[in-house]
Amino acid sequence: MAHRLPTRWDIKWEEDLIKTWEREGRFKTKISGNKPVFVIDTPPPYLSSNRPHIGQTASYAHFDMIARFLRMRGVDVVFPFYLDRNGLPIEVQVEKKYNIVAHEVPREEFLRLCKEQLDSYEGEFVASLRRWGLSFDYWPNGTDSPEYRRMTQRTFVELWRRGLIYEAERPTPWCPRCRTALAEPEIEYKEEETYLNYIKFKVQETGEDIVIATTRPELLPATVAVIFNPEDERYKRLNGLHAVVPPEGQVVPILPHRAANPQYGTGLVMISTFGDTRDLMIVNDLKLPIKIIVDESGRIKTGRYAGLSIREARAKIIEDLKAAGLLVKQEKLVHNVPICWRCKTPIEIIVTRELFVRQVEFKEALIKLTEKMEFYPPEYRQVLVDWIKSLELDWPVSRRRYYATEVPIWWCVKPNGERVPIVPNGGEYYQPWRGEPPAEVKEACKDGKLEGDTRVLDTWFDSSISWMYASGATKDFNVFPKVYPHSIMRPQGYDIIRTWLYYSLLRAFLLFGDVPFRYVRINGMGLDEKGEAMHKSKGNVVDPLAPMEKYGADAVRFWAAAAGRLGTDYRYNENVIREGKEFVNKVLNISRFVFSFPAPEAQPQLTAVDKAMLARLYNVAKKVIAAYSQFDVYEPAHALYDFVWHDFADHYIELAKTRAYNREGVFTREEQNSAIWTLYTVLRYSLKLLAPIIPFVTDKIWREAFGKSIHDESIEDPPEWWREGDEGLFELVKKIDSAVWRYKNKRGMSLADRLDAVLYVPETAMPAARDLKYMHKVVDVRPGRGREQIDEEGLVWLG
RNA sequence: GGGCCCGUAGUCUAGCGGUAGGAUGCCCGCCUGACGCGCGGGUGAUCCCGGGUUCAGGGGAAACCCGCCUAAAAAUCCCGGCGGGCCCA
Repeated sequence: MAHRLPTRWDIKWEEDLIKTWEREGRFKTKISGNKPVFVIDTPPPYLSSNRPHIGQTASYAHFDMIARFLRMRGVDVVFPFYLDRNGLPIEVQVEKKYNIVAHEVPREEFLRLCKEQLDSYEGEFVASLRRWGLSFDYWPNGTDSPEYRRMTQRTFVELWRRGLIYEAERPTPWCPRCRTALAEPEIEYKEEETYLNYIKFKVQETGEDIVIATTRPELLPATVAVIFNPEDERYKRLNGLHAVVPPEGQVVPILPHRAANPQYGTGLVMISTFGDTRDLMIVNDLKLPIKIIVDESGRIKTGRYAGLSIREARAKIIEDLKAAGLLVKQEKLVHNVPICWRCKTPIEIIVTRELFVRQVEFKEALIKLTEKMEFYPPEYRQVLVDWIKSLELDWPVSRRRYYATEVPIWWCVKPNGERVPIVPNGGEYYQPWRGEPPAEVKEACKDGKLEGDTRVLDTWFDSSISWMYASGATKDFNVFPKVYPHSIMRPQGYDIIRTWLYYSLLRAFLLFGDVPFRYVRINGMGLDEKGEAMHKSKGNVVDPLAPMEKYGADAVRFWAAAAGRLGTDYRYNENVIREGKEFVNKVLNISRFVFSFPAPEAQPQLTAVDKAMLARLYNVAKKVIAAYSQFDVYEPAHALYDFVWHDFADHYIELAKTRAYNREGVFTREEQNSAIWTLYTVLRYSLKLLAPIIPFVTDKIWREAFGKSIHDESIEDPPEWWREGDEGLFELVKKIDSAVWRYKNKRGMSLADRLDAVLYVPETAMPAARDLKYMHKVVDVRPGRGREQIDEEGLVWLG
């Protein structure tokens, strides 16, 4: 009864359909056992607010379209959705909200507050995605659940036992007041007025004086090099010479480096370990030695200024330089100082003991493995390869934070003070900072005292094994052994190739010596209408529900598909959403028309025009199925829009209409049935091909017309015999239509007006002659040329 | 500071060596037995700027293959700039 539907799509139907789908259990993962299984390694989004932004929502909509397509191709799809709830941002939010400092409140209490905050976001976050018709299986256990963390820690134990994780010292941004290492997001910058000091160094080889400018004279004793810009003519002659650094007189090389700005100070820059993160980069870059002079409390720990604070040392050293005549001048300067976001203390870089995952020694093997992964689009493989090539350090995975997976290590402190790390067997969720150590750990430390490690793991250590979690490794339907790695697909943005994708590859390599998954689908970024990234701080975040409420979920999904070309950024564009809404109505109205005819019982003998239509459909379907199969929804959205609207509706339906009605009986019963059968066939197939993109309207129509859900139908390849039709005939008909329409339009005629003339067309168009005659209401259609040419090519004439 | 990607009508976008297609907007017309959120026609782009390189068509259902006289092929390839995006430091 689909023809009884109203002429406009009603957004309320969407809510009803979601309830129906829910009731029918469509969102639950089902593994039937006899179908192929495919896992979508859904990105667990980071939960920092109660709603995703529209770009994020659009990318999940893409994954949903792929999942829906694969289901219709007879595949059991595991399409989970769970959240990434570990990490620093939520801690910062909680600290700000309650005006507390994490390490000053009881750890249990702090963790409780973080969890509470996350819980307050999660429900609405998930609901807003569901409202877009996403068919994922929602898993309430996110990355912070014991279920997930148990898995994370088990892999830690495994890698530790195999010597793939080790502990070593490493430079870290550090707050001397809070006495904690800081992660990148915890560093703020503030403008500070200070002095730029011009200081005389001596060149060892020539004895001449050179002058360098620095805001951190207290770091002179930690200076390990002087650099100049390789383009800077003034200093090229110094290349390879050495400078004697006052006041302690160490000799350091003078080297060219791009980071030196010839306009800043004298163009000569002293590099000390560790002034700031830029210094650190240059030290790594030039492979300079590391010299540590600041301790954990921010005091100088070696040399003649030992024991002084940074501030004191700075004053003292300036005084000494002045006395020695080495201070040329001081300029007042405002610059950005990195500070601790909590207490605003300037940050120092010190060395701490951290855990590392080995990776540098495996670079070659990892690059080789990337060839086992199929990238869509392919060019993104290179981004990953380039990143692997550039790695120079092992992966630091320990963090001195709280809301994250605990490092599963206990330290056995021996009577002689020696500290020996002990890891448990794995298989449980360990919290060494508070839990009772497991028996095997106690057993291993009979002669010492156990201390639980208080550190946590980098959140990428958790999320880099999402492909195991998504495959049900911790669930009762565990398909991991069945799908790994050939039937797992990773969809993600290019922004996290170097993190999520890389770490996933590394982890799979270390654990199994293989890739984590075979397919990688890279989507672009959803940008605002001006083409800029959406940021809360920028205030340009588009809410996913506002346009949805205005135009409907199918409409926004259409935009997501039609704008989201694989690997390319896409903009928010209300026009395209409106277009989506109009398309939904078009599909609805086409269906009302076609299903107003009784379904033909058997396939009739088809006319040439109808065969031509099928030939066109064949090609469109081939293209659409191939694109979907390569995880692309952009191509299908455009191809189907064009086909359904501008081939099927504008031309074929208009052409076949009279024959389908056959009110005057000018066509045979067989010819009439051929039209109706073709209308049905094209529409049904089109609806199925569209269902992954616009699942609401297609399902509504299907249920009305056939009493069942379109999402249980299967998308078969188009039958080969459809190719027999002459697609050229269809193209020719379009040209003829256009010519006649233009002719009538120019004369101010209605398209329904009779045209008292004979229409002359090319011989090859004659199989469509009778349809054309009734469509355009001409006296007759004949081959050849008439008196008046009415198109540019000379194909269509009147006479 | 380094790397990668992008820059086509008012707006969004396709094409990625051979007459620049579409959508939307705007203008005009229609009222055609599915749809005015409709139908038809028209309008609108020196393809960001500057420089460089380089013109042949033929065969095949197609992916593709073989080729290049001449006054004559670049949005498309290369270099530089400007503007935007992202990642890294």
